[in-house]
Amino acid sequence: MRKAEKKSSITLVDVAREAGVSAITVSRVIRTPHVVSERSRRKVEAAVEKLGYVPDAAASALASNRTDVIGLLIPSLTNSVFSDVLRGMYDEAENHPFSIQIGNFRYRPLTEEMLIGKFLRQKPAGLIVAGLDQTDISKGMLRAADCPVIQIMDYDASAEGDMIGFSHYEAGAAAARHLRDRGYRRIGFLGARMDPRTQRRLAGFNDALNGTDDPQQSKRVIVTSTASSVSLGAELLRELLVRAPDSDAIFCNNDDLAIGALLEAQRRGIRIPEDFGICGFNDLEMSKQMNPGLTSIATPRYEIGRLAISTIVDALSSDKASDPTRIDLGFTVVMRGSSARAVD
Amino acid sequence: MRKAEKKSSITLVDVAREAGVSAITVSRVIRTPHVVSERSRRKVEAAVEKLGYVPDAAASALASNRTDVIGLLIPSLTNSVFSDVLRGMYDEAENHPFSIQIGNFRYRPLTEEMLIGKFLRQKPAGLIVAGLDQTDISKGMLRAADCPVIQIMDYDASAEGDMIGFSHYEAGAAAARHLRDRGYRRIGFLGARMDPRTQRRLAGFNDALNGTDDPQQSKRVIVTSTASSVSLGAELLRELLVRAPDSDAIFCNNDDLAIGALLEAQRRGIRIPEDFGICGFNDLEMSKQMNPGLTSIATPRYEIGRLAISTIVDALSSDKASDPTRIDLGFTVVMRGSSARAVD
DNA sequence: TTGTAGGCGTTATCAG
DNA sequence: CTGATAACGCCTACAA
Repeated sequence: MRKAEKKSSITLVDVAREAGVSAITVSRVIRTPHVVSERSRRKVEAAVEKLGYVPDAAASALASNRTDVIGLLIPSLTNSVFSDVLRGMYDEAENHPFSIQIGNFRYRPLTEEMLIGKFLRQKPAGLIVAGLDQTDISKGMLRAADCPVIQIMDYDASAEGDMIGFSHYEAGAAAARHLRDRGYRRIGFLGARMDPRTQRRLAGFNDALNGTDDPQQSKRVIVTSTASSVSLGAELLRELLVRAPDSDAIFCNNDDLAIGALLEAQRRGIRIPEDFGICGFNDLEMSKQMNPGLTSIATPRYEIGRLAISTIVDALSSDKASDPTRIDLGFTVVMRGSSARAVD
Repeated sequence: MRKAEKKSSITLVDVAREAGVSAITVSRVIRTPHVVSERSRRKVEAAVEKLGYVPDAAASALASNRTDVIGLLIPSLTNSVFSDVLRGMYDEAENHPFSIQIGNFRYRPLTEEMLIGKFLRQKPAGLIVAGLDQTDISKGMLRAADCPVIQIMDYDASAEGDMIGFSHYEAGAAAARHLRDRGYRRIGFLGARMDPRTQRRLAGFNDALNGTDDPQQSKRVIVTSTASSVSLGAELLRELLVRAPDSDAIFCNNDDLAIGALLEAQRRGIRIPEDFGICGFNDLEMSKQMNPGLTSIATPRYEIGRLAISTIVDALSSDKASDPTRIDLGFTVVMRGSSARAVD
């Protein structure tokens, strides 16, 4: 017989009666206290306290056509990158009355499209999407959405909409230049997953090396669509050393691959950085502990998450259409032992 | 003038009119198709299709006092452990019409208490909480909740409620026995965070070593309340070697610490496994790639996540109170090079 | 600054 | 198996 209890819950009307005002006044005290007189506000607050009133989110959503859910669309939960982004978001969201709901589209544009539709139908307070590479249908939905929409993790001045991220193309180019600056001349690329951001890093990498004196350059690019992992880094290094044995350095898609490659190089007795240089991407916490420390490109993942939430909160609280948010947070090349070869 | 458009959305009533039935019949076709006649169902389905009807979640929640949100309470987003759990949950949830909403209580019991209250007020479809160690108030709320509640990540036959996990006490004991079996006799423990599950692993570890011939045992337990990281593993190993320099093995709280300790041992020229054995916990993907491979205790994280969702789904679909769900998924000691010392 | 009236889209209830 | 009638608790609009 454990059916739902007779709902004896306290409603706005109960509070209003207790406070001697109307229901709408109670509602206003809760949502927009500044438009209510000091006196009413006090009475209402006392009544809320006394009765233990708790607003009903569903009723509010139905009446206002708006929820307090911020939707987040990410391509992967495996990727350690997104755990930092999430951390930033949750840290920031803690100060605000919003809930975060995650949709995982598994690097599949059509799944993303479906999830955008699903989220939008729930009248979210805001939407955060990873990347700038949605399908045209997705882009149309995002453009038409009547809530703030922020794209994160990437930055491209020529793309439309609000965005917080950094340029993956420039990051790839910076990695290539760093390795060249350290004297490496036959530089490879190890890449997994090959999502659009990875591809832009590769493009930047290629362009930066273009016109240098390495005729074998294109043979040194080893990529796969498989998901990234430490083991895969070891595997891709082995493949590189078969296809282009004279390679003297690599830029890896991310630190997982780079760590795998570094450990594999050690097993093969390859001296790092003397004989072979390695640069990773993302700068995970563990990278600096490797022997030698892994050179990597530090990306502002936590900050992106934090800013994404605060931007949405700001957009929601200011009535006027706020300025577009287009923030390039940049990245940093962090040199450590794995590329610290002596240069004359 | 970008106010909300005149809401021209299609409602149940529109569909009902189109199909020539009543609104409630449409509602039933959507929620409980089997109680509607074949004929009505067809007509309704056609109308839904034609009009592009999409149910309104808020209205449904208000009327039924129930949402499709499964709440998840975890102590950390940093911890790589939970990303596997999440992956299992999202993979399983993909087959069902539920959304997952994550609350991060940051290892703070009072934050957890607050979040449980917040979630419960939203009338969730179900609730998943990590661990068995809630405050009394939290436990009371969970007991009184009128939705399925599952505790995950831990298993204790003497605790109440539904749970899916494994015994951390046994895992700690198994690690200690493994190291002794490999001939190590002065075995330390490195621990961070020291949440309740970690403490139970330590208890199991201590009990398993109790009565052995090591008088210094207690000096070899190095713990801190700091969050776990690879760097911290290195640091704790240094501390152990100061406080008990004759130690010949360690069991680490988790693989992050173990990897940090292994890398630090390498820097110090300590031979592993000959002079020093290491056993981690969780068996991360990277652990098998270390040089030497890291012995670890594999835990069924993905499976726990998957089962947690499917258990809730099952409980929701069967009307009758289903049997209690109390599943001990166990763990596995995976021996690799870091403890593979020759034993006579 | 406050209140009145009405409706948001769905589901529970109970009768047919 | 189907339907009429009432909520569900709050918010928008407008008026005072």
